[in-house]
Amino acid sequence: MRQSQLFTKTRKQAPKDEVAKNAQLLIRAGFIHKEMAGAYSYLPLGLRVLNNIVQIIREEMDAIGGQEMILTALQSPNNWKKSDRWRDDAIDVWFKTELKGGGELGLATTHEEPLTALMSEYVQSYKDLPKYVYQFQTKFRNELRAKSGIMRTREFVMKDLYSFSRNEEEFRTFYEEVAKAYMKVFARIGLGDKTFRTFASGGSFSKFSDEFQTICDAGEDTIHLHRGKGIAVNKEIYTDEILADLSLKKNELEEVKAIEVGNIFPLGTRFSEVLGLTFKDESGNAQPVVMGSYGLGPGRLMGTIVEVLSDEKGIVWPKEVAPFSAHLISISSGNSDVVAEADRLYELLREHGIETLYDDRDVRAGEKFADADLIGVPSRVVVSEKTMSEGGVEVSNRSNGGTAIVPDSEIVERLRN
RNA sequence: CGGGGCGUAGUAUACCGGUAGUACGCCUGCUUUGGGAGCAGGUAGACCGAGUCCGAUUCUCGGCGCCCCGACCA
Repeated sequence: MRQSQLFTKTRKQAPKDEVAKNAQLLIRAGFIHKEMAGAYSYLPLGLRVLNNIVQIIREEMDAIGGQEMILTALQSPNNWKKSDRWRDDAIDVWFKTELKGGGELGLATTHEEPLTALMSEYVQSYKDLPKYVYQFQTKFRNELRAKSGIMRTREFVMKDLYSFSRNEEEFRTFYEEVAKAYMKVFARIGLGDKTFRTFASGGSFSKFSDEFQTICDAGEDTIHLHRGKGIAVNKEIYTDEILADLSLKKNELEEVKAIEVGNIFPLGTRFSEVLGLTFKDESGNAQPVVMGSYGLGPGRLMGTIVEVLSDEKGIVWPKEVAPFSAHLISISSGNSDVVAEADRLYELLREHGIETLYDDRDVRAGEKFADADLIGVPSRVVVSEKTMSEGGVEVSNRSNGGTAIVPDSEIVERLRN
């Protein structure tokens, strides 16, 4: 799109009420807008990134048999009372309200209860299982303290996947598939090198759950990492007993701060039993469905990417999540030939499906460069009198700073890589 | 929820018990034009309420909002 048409603008200064790097940069660059504490709107640039992340997750969830749907954010107390989680001391982050005609209502914090109840309408036989269902849906959590920019908010989109299996073994097999799929997601969005599967508390349903933690000093969590094995243990369960269980030695572990970017956990039959999700096995006996739950927050992933990959000049988006593939910059100094050439290139790139942000604004070069650095599109393409006299354009790489003059004929090919 | 801090133009910041200055932005003009230009002119501001006071943006109290530390975080 033409940058002159973009309604957002960049800012030189970060707002005073943001300390977190992710929020400072995303607001300065015009990706998000803070509505109130713990609530951020996604502006055109931010939405493009968010949608890219969502699409990557979608592809990986579909690849392991996930079926996408969308449940309601409005929750009736009914199912939650059956699981005894309507109480404020069971889930203390409920946003609750009332219907005009009377009756309580909650805004969804998670979806085990309604989904389990829903599935009971469709699952009756062992032949109906296993099933894997997921959604991208807005969660509301009345956090006592929102913090760290978009990392911990009161309203956020979550990808939540739920598995419905016939037995523990079938559940475990899928659980491991999800773990692998998650690592693929992290690799694709540029966090693969720094993200580790981490043993965490399993709560009341299982000995362990698994978190995915991205090493980052701005993280809220502390983990003990075994780089060689590529696994970690959350500080919360870092005890001699647990280490022995996992065959890990203290002196091989490294303590680091990390951001929890995903969490998967066994639910056992905790919800299927109380909500009546059972199936008839081969012998005709009713059995409770064995469940698992798997969460990823696209917004938090976006924030983590900014925390981990940005530099002094601004954001550095990995290719697969970047709002655009190329940032075309014209430096015309009033020269209409340069403008015409930049317009021509913009059309050329569009025809070849290369998503391009075209800085056609009438501002000085320095400002365009600074904005491009801040916005963080992977490839910068500069057209000026200088590049035209050299018979091409200047293409540079946001992450490593590499620059080259590329002949007209090779531009499309170059930007596709 | 415990503790701490902060609310001044669109943004970021000063000062002050006597109605506010600077920078960026924005508007006009001229010059400039490959790393956030220069000059000139202009635009725009004290969170809300009560109290003290001749007078409150400033002091006191209350409210609302925001940030940080901790706690919490299936």
